[in-house]
Amino acid sequence: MSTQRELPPSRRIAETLRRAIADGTYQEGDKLPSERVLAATYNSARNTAREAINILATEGLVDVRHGSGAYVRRQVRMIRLGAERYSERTRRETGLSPFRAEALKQGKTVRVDVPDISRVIPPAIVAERLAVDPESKSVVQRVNHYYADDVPVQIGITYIPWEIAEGSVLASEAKTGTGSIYARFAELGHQITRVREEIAARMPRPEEAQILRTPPGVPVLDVVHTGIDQHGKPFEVTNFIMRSDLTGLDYSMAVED
Amino acid sequence: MSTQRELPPSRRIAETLRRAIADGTYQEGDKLPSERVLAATYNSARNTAREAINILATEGLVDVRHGSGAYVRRQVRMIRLGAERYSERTRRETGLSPFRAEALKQGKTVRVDVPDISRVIPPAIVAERLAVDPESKSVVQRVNHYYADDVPVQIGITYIPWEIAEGSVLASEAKTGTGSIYARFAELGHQITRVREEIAARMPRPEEAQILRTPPGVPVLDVVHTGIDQHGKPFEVTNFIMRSDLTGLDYSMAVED
DNA sequence: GCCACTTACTGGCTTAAGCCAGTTGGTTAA
DNA sequence: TTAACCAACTGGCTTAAGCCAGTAAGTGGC
Repeated sequence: MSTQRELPPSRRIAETLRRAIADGTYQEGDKLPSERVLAATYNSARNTAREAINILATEGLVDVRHGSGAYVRRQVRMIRLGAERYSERTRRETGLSPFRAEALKQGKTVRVDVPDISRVIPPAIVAERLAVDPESKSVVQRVNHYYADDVPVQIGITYIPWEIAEGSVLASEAKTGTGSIYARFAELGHQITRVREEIAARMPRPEEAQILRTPPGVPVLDVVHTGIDQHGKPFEVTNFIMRSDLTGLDYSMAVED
Repeated sequence: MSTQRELPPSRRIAETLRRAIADGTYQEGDKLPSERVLAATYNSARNTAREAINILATEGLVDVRHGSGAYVRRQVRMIRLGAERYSERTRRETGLSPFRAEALKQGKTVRVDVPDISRVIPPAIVAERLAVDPESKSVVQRVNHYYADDVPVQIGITYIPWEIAEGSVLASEAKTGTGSIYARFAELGHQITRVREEIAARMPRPEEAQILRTPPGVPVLDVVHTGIDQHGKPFEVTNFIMRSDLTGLDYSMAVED
């Protein structure tokens, strides 16, 4: 079936190392031979060995640490997201976000940092969806960082029109750090339903990769929600950037062999 | 704020080219200077210029064609997926899948190939969810390739227990190529509701990249649905692998500057 | 016992040169 | 006119050598 054409040296070394990792020759956390040693072993230039390791790093199989070595990455699959459809109902019944509900179900501790709450000029989509002025500082932005068992898993940015926020809706929750912003909305008489949801896969921006500690080559999920209140008026837009290697989806799913 | 440390040459060249693309010096479809020319222009080795182009290719900004050159990639944003929540209701009302509904709304033509229908050993998750034997060929697999205006956008794999399929449910639709498999289920008296949904972002496998024509560095969305019938019994598992650059999500969303 | 320093490793990135392979367009022979 | 060919490009990938920067462990002085 497959033509099995001769692999170029860098790919061949990468393939060999991949197998060695798969069959347990190198376990999670183990250090791979150094570039110079690999080059000598496979009778090739250091560049070539380096390229091989680069391929594995891009696949997220190994972590490369400058000055130290390349280590087999731990395959963390902690949070299983999106396990239930109709999460609006779930949210209303439990008062928990899908993330929080799932994390708690799995016995993970949850922590939410709120590194920034500020009045900003809205990104184009946000302005459009909330029907606010795209030129002035017409929205309040609240940034959340979510951790499960102290592992960063998700960044959330919630945008609310300034008139609605009145400087308090988002800020009032800041100190508690519970991040249960929907509960706060309810207290203030806003019953929010998420009516629109878009999702994409993309590579993280450098800042995001730093916060989420994603290895090179590992993409993130980028989800945008729009929430309307009980009068059908757009109330908030939330953008989540999630680590994709923590969602628990079994990648072998689509493998046919 | 940003330290702005001196960029190494390869990054510097990449950055320069990135800007040139952003400001329209190089338009969509334009050919970038060859590696050798770039190297001469920036007084560096060909390897360095090559690395710069590689960076842009990994970011999906350019397509590199062996023997021809590097071309500025067309930024296609055709299908906006997941525009509506509660797609179960939409499905029941319109009889269309979200993909099909959205594509039609945007005036795109839709084509579905069915390259494979076969009886297979189920992947682990499928066996678990459908409660079938994970060791024998207990499921029928139907592979769909979806095209919008002849651009490949999605791969779908539907799994149904062999006893239910009886060799006919999936096969009967094969020739028509409409891919409206839910309609066929309904005809046969199975009213299916999707109760579970998991999603991940990941890099495509080589075969997938080939089918979907994704450039290097562009991830795919990997979605798994489980459908139950009117008696609450798991009936089918569907796995979609989708191009993420066609979902229409504006990446500028989370950019703060 | 502790801390600072040294040293021998590690990866990061570059230059320079070369051969191979795919593409393209012009030229030549039928 | 057409088809085959060929030469001059293009990128793909490698070797070899070198310098820089980060890491970690050992060694010394205190």
